[in-house]
Amino acid sequence: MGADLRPEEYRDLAEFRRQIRKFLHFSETKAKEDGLEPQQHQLLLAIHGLPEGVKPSIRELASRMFLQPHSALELVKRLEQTGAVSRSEGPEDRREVWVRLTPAGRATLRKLALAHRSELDASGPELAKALQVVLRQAKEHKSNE
Amino acid sequence: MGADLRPEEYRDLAEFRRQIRKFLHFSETKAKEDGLEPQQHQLLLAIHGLPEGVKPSIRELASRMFLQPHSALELVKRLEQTGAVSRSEGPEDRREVWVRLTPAGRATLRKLALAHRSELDASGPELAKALQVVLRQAKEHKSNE
DNA sequence: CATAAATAGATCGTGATACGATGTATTTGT
DNA sequence: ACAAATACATCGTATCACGATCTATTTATG
Repeated sequence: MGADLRPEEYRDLAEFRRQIRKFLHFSETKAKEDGLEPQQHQLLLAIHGLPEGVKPSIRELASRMFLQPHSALELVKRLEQTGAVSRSEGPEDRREVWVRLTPAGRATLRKLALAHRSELDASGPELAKALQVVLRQAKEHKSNE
Repeated sequence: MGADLRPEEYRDLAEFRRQIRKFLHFSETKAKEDGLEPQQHQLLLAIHGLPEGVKPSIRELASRMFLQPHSALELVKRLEQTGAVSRSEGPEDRREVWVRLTPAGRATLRKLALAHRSELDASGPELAKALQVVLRQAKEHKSNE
């Protein structure tokens, strides 16, 4: 089974999750201020930040966001309704749908990306620190097995 | 306004978010395997990982999870129904409700904490790397302002 | 010390999200 | 040709988070 964790380890894990939540809370708030739901913002970033040569199909996007395809599809549907993305038939496989950002979608994403970059400059080190602490523990524990 | 980000910067931001999502996806899956909804797991960790001397009231927990009090309340209600936490009157202020883990709640949290520690040992470095990359960018950009 | 204001929690209704189950169109394999 | 696989779409359901509003308790003030 493995021994219980020390109280300090629970506190460090909690602090790590708190730092993640803090960052996500910032991100969600900013997205909503710009008329995007949090996951819709994530999908825009996933599309625009796709590695070269990866096709922007629903399935590919779903996989990169760790979602089921129909969940990604619903996000795309809402983003299309608000004009942030457009859909087009896959150029080689007509079953596929490729999703692209509209100029409006790019403008919103750019604004959010700038805000996130400056938030990361301000609060990222704290998150990195919390991660280092739990990583050190995880490693120590592993070597004691 | 600020200049647009380079394509590479969008890719690095996307990769960072992808690493976070990957970790959260692991966490959510594990929690559900043990009969907990993801946020219910987070609340258990927030309670058990509270710094010394901080009281486990609904408001305090909500604040630490960046939630409105009534959102935290609903999580507590569901956790109480499944027997993972218990509520008691605040010992000094009877308006308060203090939330504690039951032995069953502690057992589940412990199991999850162990799983998370080993996941962090395996995948944490990748997350840390992605964070380092965006932090470097954020810093560079700041110095160019 | 009576009572208004502030505080802590509880309740109700709503919208976004994510899923499983299932259906339709297109492509692939034999 | 046509069965199987693949990609997207639709439908119903549960969690989660919120705003608005209510009750109980504590605190501050005249």
